[in-house]
Amino acid sequence: MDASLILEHISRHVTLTDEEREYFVRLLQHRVIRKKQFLNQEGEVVKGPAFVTAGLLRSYSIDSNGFEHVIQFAPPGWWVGDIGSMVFQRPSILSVDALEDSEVVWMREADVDRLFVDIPKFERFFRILSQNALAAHQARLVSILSLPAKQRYANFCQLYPSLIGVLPQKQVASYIGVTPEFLSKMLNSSNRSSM
Amino acid sequence: MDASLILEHISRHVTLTDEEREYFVRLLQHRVIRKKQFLNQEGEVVKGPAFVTAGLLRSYSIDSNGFEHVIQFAPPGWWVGDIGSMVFQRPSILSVDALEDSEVVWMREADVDRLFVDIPKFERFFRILSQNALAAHQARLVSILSLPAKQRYANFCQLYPSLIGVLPQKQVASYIGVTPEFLSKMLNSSNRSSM
DNA sequence: CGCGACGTTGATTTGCCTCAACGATTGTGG
DNA sequence: CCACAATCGTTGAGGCAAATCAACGTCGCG
Repeated sequence: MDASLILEHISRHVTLTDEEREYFVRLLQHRVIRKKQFLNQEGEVVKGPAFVTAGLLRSYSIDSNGFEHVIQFAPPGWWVGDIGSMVFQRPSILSVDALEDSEVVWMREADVDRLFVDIPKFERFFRILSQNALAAHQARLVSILSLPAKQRYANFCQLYPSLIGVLPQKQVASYIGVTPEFLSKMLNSSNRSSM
Repeated sequence: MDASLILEHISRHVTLTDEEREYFVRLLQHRVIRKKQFLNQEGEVVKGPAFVTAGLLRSYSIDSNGFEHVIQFAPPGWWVGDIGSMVFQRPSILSVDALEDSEVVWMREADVDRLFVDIPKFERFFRILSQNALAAHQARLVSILSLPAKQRYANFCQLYPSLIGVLPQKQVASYIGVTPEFLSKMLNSSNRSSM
């Protein structure tokens, strides 16, 4: 298991000693998730925070008509999962699965609780992490409520520049909240200039 | 200034000593905001976290056509403001104003930073607060992406039961993401049963 | 009283969806 | 290595949910 990515991630916000690093790394669980397999399914209770180290995951909800709505894409370096389920230990309203063969590291909730007490720096780290995520979710809300599909697509391109060629258009459409057919038409009608 | 509401709010998650309480209360700023006046305007940098002690506020964005989109209502006991602006000290994308004569308590960012160092319990409190808010925002995202207007209205009623008679329908419409006209029609057409 | 904000209702328009068909690509098993 | 199914992107015809525009009655308030 390779913990370097998550350690680098953490060190952007707090500075750890070698012992603290060691203590922390020993708590990390590792998991491989093959394409189309689940990290978590709707209805399950999330076991703890998960951090992507390789591949590509997505979290999404399923509406009463069976349609999927992507909440978040998670390339390496991103955290992923249903926060509500994790925080309140209630059944998840989101599913998380892999769009490519992937790997995550994660921690048991009980270990996280102990970690916060033993090394308060991690409490700080997760506070900062949560605030940043909150800011991102707030911005997404504004985007969905205030902008037409075309600009939501532009926002998507800005947020996930590395995923633009990689991701099936279908997934992008689900993320910005339109049908695949509509996204296709949208992209091909604003392109009436090249040949 | 009355700090009892915010102290009660905090004590739900962490336990403070008398000295800590005192230290904390001395950092609190107080502000009265009359109806239609601003706590913050789009473009300003948020000075620090704000907690509503009386009245009713709302945060909202303004789109390119000049239309308002309500992100959150904030009755007493709620925190309010543009988190992105607060965390990153960048210009706000939201405005916050008062729907009724209101009062808030708030803290300067610099004081908050010192508070986290001096009394780590507050770092914990704000971590928990941020995680809860994150869970709420995530649920709202799911609601907007996955549900038709009717169910979004039902969700609103569940989240803000105390505001149902109080709030102008116009504001509710803006919150659930439809026009006032449409909300009016929606409510009056599902009521074809009473006389 | 008169003005402005709000809720309602109707006629019309539109952004996006639905359904259906088709070619291109991928992947999978025989 | 080829045949077949599955998945994906594209395009078109038609439909619907919600927006737009406009008019009107009500109410609270200066």
